[in-house]
Amino acid sequence: MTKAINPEREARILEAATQLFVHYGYDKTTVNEIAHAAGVSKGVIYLHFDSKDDLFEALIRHETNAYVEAWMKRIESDANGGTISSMYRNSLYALNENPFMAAMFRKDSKVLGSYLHRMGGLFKSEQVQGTRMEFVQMMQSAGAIRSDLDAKVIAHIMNILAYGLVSMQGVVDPDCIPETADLIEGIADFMDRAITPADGGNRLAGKEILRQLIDQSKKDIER
Amino acid sequence: MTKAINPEREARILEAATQLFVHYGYDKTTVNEIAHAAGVSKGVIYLHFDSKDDLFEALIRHETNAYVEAWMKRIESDANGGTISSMYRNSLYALNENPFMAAMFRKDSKVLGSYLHRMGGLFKSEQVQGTRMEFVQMMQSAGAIRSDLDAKVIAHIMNILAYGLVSMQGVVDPDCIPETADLIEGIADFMDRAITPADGGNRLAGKEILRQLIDQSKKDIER
DNA sequence: ATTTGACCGATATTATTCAATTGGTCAAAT
DNA sequence: ATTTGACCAATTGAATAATATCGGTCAAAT
Repeated sequence: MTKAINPEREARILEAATQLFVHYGYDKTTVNEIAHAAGVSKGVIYLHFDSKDDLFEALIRHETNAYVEAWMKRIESDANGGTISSMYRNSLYALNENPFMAAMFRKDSKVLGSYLHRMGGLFKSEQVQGTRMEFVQMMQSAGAIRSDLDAKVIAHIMNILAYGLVSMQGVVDPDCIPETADLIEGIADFMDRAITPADGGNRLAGKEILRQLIDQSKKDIER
Repeated sequence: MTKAINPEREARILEAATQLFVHYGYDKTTVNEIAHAAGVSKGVIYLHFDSKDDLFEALIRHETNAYVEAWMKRIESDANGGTISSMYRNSLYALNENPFMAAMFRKDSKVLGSYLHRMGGLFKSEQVQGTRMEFVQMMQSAGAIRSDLDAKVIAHIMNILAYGLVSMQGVVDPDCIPETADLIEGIADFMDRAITPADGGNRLAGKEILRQLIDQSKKDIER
C-alpha cells in the first residue's frame, strides 16, 4: 500500500503501534487500541494500511530503517569510525536500543505472536543478520578483517553475540549479566582483538563498504 | 532417594529416560514408556525413585556428572591442556555432545516441560554456567587470563557463546550455521586471542584450578 | 524377596457450545 | 473530502462436560 496521505499521521500510527506491539505483542494488540493510542479512529488506520498484517509489515520496514539509520549515525559520529569493531559495536548499541528490532532478531513469539507462524511477507529471518556474511567477506577483501579466518564462522559468531545481547535475560541469573555498555564494549574489544589484521586494517575502505551495504539494505526495504 | 539396589538397572533406566526426555520432552514422556524402554515394569521405577520428578532430578545429576566427566577427559587428553581457550573449547564440545545438558542450558521448555516452571529442587540456573565467573576470576589470579578484563563480562561472553552454540538452530537460516567443529574452533580461537595474557599464560596453574572446580562441582551434585 | 501390572484418584485432554472480541467495512456525520 | 464509529462476519476463547491419561500404589504372582 502506498497511500501518500498525511505522512505525519502515518508516522504517529506506526509509533503507537510499535510501542503497543513491543509491550503487549502482536496478538494482544488490537487495531482499536492502536488507533486510540495514535489519537485517530479505527477507520483511519485502514486509510493507511490494507490490514493489520500490512501495518505490521510497514512497521518492520520502518523499524529496520530506523535501526540502520541509527547505526549509521553512530558510526559517522564515532572517533575511530572505520574499524570493524567500531561498526559492530555500534550495530550492537543500535540493536539494543531498538526493542522491536531486538524482538525480531530474537524471533520473540511473545512480541511477534501469530505473525511469526504465518510469516508470509518479509521475515525470511534475513532482515537483521542475513547480509552479515557478505559484509564480513567484503571487509576481508578490503583488508579490514583478517583474511585467514572463515567468513562464515566470523559472521555466525557475530550473530551469536548479538543474539546473546538481546536474549540472555531469563536464561541466566540476572545478576550474572553485566551492565549493557560494559558488555557491548567487552564484546567489541573481543572482536577487535580477534579479527583486526595485524596492521590495524583499512578504515576508510571499511567505512565505505558499510555505507554501500546500508544503502543496499535501505533499497531492499523500500520494495 | 538413595536405594543402592541394582545400580546397573538404575543406569539403564536413566539412560532410557534421558533419550525419551530429550526426544519427547518431560511432559510427553510417561513413566510407563520409560519403564518399557528400560525393559522393566513401572513398579521398578518406583523402587529406584520416589517420583517422576525425583527421577528427573537424578537424571540432571547424572547428566551433569557425565558432562563434567567428558569435559575433564577431553582436557586431560588435549595436547595444549592448560590454556583457557582449550578448557573452554573442550567445555563446548562436551556441552554440544550432551543433548540433555544443552537443553538444560537452553532452558528448553520443549524438553524440560512443566518441570521448568515448578523448578523446586535443583536448576537454580546455575548448574552449567553459574560458577563460570568464579572460574574466570581464579584463572585471572593464576595468570591464565588477562587480568585487565572484567571477569563478569568475560564470563558472560563465554555464556553467550555457549548458549549460541546450542541455540541458534531455528533462529537463523540453517545454512548460515557453520560446521559445529569449525564453529567451536573458531570460538576458541576468538577466546584465545582475546583473553590469553601476552606471556601465554600459566598452563599448569590453569589445569589445576579447573580440576579443583570440577571436584567441587562433583560434590555439589552428590548432595 | 522381587517384580509385576491392574487399579485408583487426580489431572489433563478433547469435544462442544456459546458469548465476547476483533479485524475490517461503509453509511452517516463533520 | 475526510473522518468517524456502529455494524457485520469470522475468529477467539471462556465455560462445561465427557473422556482419556498418567503418576503412583499395592495385592498378587513369580
